[in-house]
Parts: sequence; structure tokens; C-alpha cells
Amino acid sequence: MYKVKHIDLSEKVYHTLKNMILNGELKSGEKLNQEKLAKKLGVSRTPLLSAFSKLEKEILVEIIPRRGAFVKKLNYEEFLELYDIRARLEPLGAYEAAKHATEYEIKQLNKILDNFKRNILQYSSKHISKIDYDFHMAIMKMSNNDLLFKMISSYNIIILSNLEGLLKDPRQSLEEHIKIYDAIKEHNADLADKMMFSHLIDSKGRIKGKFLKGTKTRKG
Amino acid sequence: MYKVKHIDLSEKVYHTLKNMILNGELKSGEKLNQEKLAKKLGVSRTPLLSAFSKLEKEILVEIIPRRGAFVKKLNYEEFLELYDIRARLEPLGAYEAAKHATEYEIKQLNKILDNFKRNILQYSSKHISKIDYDFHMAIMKMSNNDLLFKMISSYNIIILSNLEGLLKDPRQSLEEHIKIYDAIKEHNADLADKMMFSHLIDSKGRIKGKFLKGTKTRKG
DNA sequence: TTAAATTATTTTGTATACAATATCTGTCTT
DNA sequence: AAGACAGATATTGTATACAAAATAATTTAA
Repeated sequence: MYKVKHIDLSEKVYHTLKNMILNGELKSGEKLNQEKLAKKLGVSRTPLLSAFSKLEKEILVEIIPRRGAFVKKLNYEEFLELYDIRARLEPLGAYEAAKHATEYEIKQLNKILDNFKRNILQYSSKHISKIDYDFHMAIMKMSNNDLLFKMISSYNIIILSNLEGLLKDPRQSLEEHIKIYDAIKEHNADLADKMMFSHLIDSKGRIKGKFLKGTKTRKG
Repeated sequence: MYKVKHIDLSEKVYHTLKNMILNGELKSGEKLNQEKLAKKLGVSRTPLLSAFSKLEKEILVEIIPRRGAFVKKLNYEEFLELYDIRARLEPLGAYEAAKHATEYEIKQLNKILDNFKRNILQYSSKHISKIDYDFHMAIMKMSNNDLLFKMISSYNIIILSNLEGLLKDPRQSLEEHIKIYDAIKEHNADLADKMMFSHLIDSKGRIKGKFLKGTKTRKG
């Protein structure tokens, strides 16, 4: 007899809402009416509140007291900020992964890479995005730094970075992934660190260009 | 007539609990009984739940469904993990601060530094800890990277790092702070980055030594 | 007709109620 | 006496109830 893992409603609601926000079902700025959402999800308002609190910490939701909860999406400045953070944290992950990776983990990472190679021809943006996510997350997991993994997961750093339209040319991406993989495979931590950094900083430049085409907003 | 800023109970409860955990009033591993805590704080269990959810995201509380919420404190491995993350994120902050700092901000930072100089004689660990916190947080604020600031605040990265007994010799700390300050003042971003990194990596080494004296636990 | 003021409606924040699960206590069995 | 079981108690998770505040609708005044 297996012990059923208890997942409470508030956790389920949290995941549901998170997905709805990330895939655009709930739109940026949209108000999250408690009554309506609760009815829609078939729960009471209580588990919703806990979910809101969690999502607020992830910067996916903004709560204004006595006004309500709203879907928050990153604007241009925040995107760049996110990329700067990403370009610091993921190289740490790659560095540690290169140090700690087991044979098995390297094999698994290679599988993801193969998957990328195979799917590059089809070029389904969603598919590529998912594989890219898997690759990066696998490395973060391999880093053995659980806090790092939690932080990157919790802030949806990779998903947000790869939102529709922000992916780089998959062929270039693949090339860079291979370099990162090789460095990890050879346990060359410094190189893995470097490769991951340039992989990400390059992306930041691309996004900067992309956004500047559409808007004139500028910060620093 | 000033408009009173509304802060809801759940937010207050969240802050109260956070403080109680960080200053040790609620001890590591301790169970957070909803009924008792609610009574103690003079609120119902409802706002408590939201607070728990927030604190769980900050890794200060661990929620086990149907079992309850428990105070979580970092163990040795997690401390090292935290330091590795810190040593990546804060240099980014220093880098950006050096780039963006206004005259006014630099003056403010200098005041904090002066405060440090004055208090170094008294050497009250709590006092020093607070000033160190102010210095680091001021720089993160100056970075203009709001996400970075939020992340570092939310994970209590600086507070946790400076827990009683983990502070380095204030004279050395001050020296390093001055170097960081100078780099920012001169808008030398790369130098600020570097100085912050060595300031923190050095701390990590110290902590490693400290912990290893007491325990044999080892990870990677 | 427009703007301010007033009333009504909705929505939020918090407390309470209740059912499901977990924990505790004591008894029974071996 | 140690472990297993049953019943009692406590605690959690969720739904609902209710008061306070915000929003919308309506009326009043200029």
C-alpha cells in the first residue's frame, strides 16, 4: 500500500494560477477577483489567499491591500534586470555542476542535448523552449546547490526569459549548449562558468535590441 | 490630511513572525501551532496562513501538509550555498551601483561608512551587524535593479549571513567596505564588482573553517 | 449637463464553523 | 513489559459568515 502524498488545495490552486499566468490565460494587469476565480476553480476563497501570497513573492502577482490582487508581468526594465541576475546565477550553477556532476547526470544531460539536436529541424518554438528549459534546469539541479535551484525555480527565471519571441536562433543556442555541456563533462568548472555567462549575456543583448525597436523607454 | 497607508493583518503577522524567527524567539524546528500563535498574536488563523505561505517562500518556514508549519533554519551546507549565491549577486549590485550612483547616494553611503568607523570602537556585535546590513543594502538599492533588491531582501541573504558569531573582524570588514565605497564613488564598476566579490568570498572561507571545527558533515 | 454628494452594491479582509486527518492516551493482547 | 489497537482529543484545511472598505449607481445641486 502506497502512502498517498497529500497536496493541499492551496498548493494546487497555486500551481494552476501560476500556469495560467505563465501561459497568458490570465493577462498582465488583470484583476484576480476572488469570488469569480474561486468559483471558476471550484474552491473557496481561503486557499486562494495563500496562493496569492505565494505568487506575490514570485512577482507574478501584485497585491494591493483593500484593492485586490493583479497579474503582474515584467516590463522591459525588469526583463533586463532579470537577465543580469540570470547571467550571474546560472554560471554559478554551471560552475558547481562541472565540479559535482556524476557520470549518470552527464549522461542525462547528454540526452537532453540529443533531444535538442533532433528537434531543431522541426523548430516548434514551444518545443525548443521546453528543451532549453530542461537543459538549463538540469544543470542547476546538478549544481547541488538547492537554494540556487529553489531561487531560480521560484522566480521562474528561465521560463520568463524564454517567453514567446525571446528565444535566440536554436542553432546558435545548440552550439552554445554543446560548449557548456563539454565543459561540464570535462569537469572544467571555470570554463563552464564562462560559457554559461556568454551564452546568457549574448541573449540579453538580443533582447535589448528587440525591445528598443518597439519602445523608447530607457532607465539608467 | 494624509492618506493612511493600509497594511493588512496578514502583512503585519508576516513581519512579526519573520522577526521572531530571525531573532531566535521562534527556534529552529519549532512547530508553529496555528491556534496558539493566533491567540498569542491576537488574530485569527486566517491571516496566519497567508503569512506562512510567504515565509515558506523565503525558506524561513517549512509547511508539511496536514502536519503543520515548522521554523526552518539553515544548516551548514545551506549556509555555504547561500554564500555562493551572495558572492554572485552582490557583486552585480556593486557593479550597477558604481554605474548609476548619484552624488546624493554616494554621500549617503559615506555616512553609513562613517557610522561604521565611529562604532568600530564600541564593538557591539549587534550594532556592527546592523551597520554592515545597512551598507550592503544601500548598495543593492543603488544598483537600481529592483528585482535584485527584492530577491536579496526576500531571502534575507545578508541578515542570515551575518548571524551572531559569523561576522568577520570589523576592522577588516571596514577596510574592505572602504575599498568598495571608493570604487563606487569613482564609478569604477568592474573594480566595485571585484571588491565586493573578494569581500564576500573571504567570508565564506572563514565560515567554512568555523563550521568544520564543530562538525564533520561534508557535501560535495 | 456636469460635478458633487449620497446611497446601494460589490469585494475584500478577518473571524468563525465544520469536516477530515493526525496525534495522543489508555487498554488490551501476547 | 512491549507492541498493537481503539477511542478520545487536538489540529489542520477548507468553507462560510460578517464587518469594513472600495467601487458603482443614483440622486441632488450648481
